[in-house]
Amino acid sequence: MQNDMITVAIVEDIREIREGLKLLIDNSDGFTCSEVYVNAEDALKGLVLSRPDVVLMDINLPDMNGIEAVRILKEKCGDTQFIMSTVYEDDTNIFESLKAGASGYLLKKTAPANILQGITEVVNGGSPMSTQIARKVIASFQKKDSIDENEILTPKEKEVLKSLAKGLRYKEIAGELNVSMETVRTHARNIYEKLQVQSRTEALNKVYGR
Amino acid sequence: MQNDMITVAIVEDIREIREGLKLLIDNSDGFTCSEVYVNAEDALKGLVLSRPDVVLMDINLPDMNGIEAVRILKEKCGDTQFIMSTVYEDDTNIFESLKAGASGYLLKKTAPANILQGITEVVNGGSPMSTQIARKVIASFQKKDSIDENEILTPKEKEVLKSLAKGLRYKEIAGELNVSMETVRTHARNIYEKLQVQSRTEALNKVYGR
DNA sequence: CCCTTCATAACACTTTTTAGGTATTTCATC
DNA sequence: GATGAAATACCTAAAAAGTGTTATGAAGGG
Repeated sequence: MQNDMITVAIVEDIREIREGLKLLIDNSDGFTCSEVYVNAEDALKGLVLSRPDVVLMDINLPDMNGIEAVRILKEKCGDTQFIMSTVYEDDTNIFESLKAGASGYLLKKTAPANILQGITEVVNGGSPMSTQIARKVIASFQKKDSIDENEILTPKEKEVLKSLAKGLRYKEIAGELNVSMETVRTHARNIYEKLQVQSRTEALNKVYGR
Repeated sequence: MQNDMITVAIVEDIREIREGLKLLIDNSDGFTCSEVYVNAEDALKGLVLSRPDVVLMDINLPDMNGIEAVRILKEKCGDTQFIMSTVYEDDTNIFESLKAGASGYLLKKTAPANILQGITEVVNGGSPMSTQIARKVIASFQKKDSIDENEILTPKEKEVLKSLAKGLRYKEIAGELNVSMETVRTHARNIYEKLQVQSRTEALNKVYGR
């Protein structure tokens, strides 16, 4: 278990948030903010040496995507836990972050007490996340034959798949995406072929699990 | 946090399992088995007074369903955590248990170390459960318009719905359930009517959420 | 400039699904 | 014993989905 203070690093480009977090952490028992970074580049250099317990990493950084930063850092600092910091609960980004190696995420609007709790949870091997995200994670990490849609489907195909998931008919999807129904059918067909399935439901099961 | 020992009560009618659990718990650091019950009636009487930290409750008890017992006890002993004990991973029962107030469940075949871990998790506010069940729970508690299938669909309709969810065709479902395809179609039609939808995917979205 | 991928679209054809109407049997309940 | 819910099953028909094939223009990499 952690013997003493939990050392936390912050990577955040917005000053108010950055300083607010540092203040919160430094003034809380058992926590200390060891360092702050305003961009990914500096963070990459500094964090490989400092190795804090936890890094609060903003997803939207000016120079580099926070997700990429985590992917790189997690390779080099295996013991450091990464918590993504984000404004809104963007499924895709959060999910990608977790795949990149983050252990959880916190919304920037999260109450101070809950931020500390989230950090503690991560240190204790937990993963603070909403049940929405948990669902995606569960589906992805535990499901035998769930597939990572992002790596085999083209952007348009993913759009079509989303509409298919809603239960819309080809005609309705065509209207929604402003293409002809034939195009929708072609996309659907290509999706099915890539996923090696023969129906909408099978495709959804493969991609979203169940 | 819990200051000392975690007190665990056991409600289980099968002697070998009951005694095995007691032995395990009493011989583990930080755990103590405060009491054992062989049926629900005795448990109801005893537990309201003893208030252990955790109750391991068998789902299949001779006199009363363990789920009902939890429903009643959770009212009176709000702080006590209930973990359902079950032989096989029966979605419906486990789900009902969680609705009744249980915090998690453990399979009887679970390895001793994992049983202790599960108990610890529950005490720490966690919910030991497979990702399968977690998904149902999440869907049920978080989803806007998900419908409680159990209260409007007949048993056979629920079976058919499950098969529809797998992406099977009517013909395949007919084979699986040993009825004619026409029967499957009738069931599907009735399901759709009850759920007020017009397609398989819509039905699945309503019931299982997404 | 060629090659590949992607988005778009069309045509023909088959299979599956959905919709509506009926009917029989069983089983529990009143 | 009537009533009603549930499971079973058949018929017809239309709508939707899935399969095979082909084609064109745009974008990007080599």
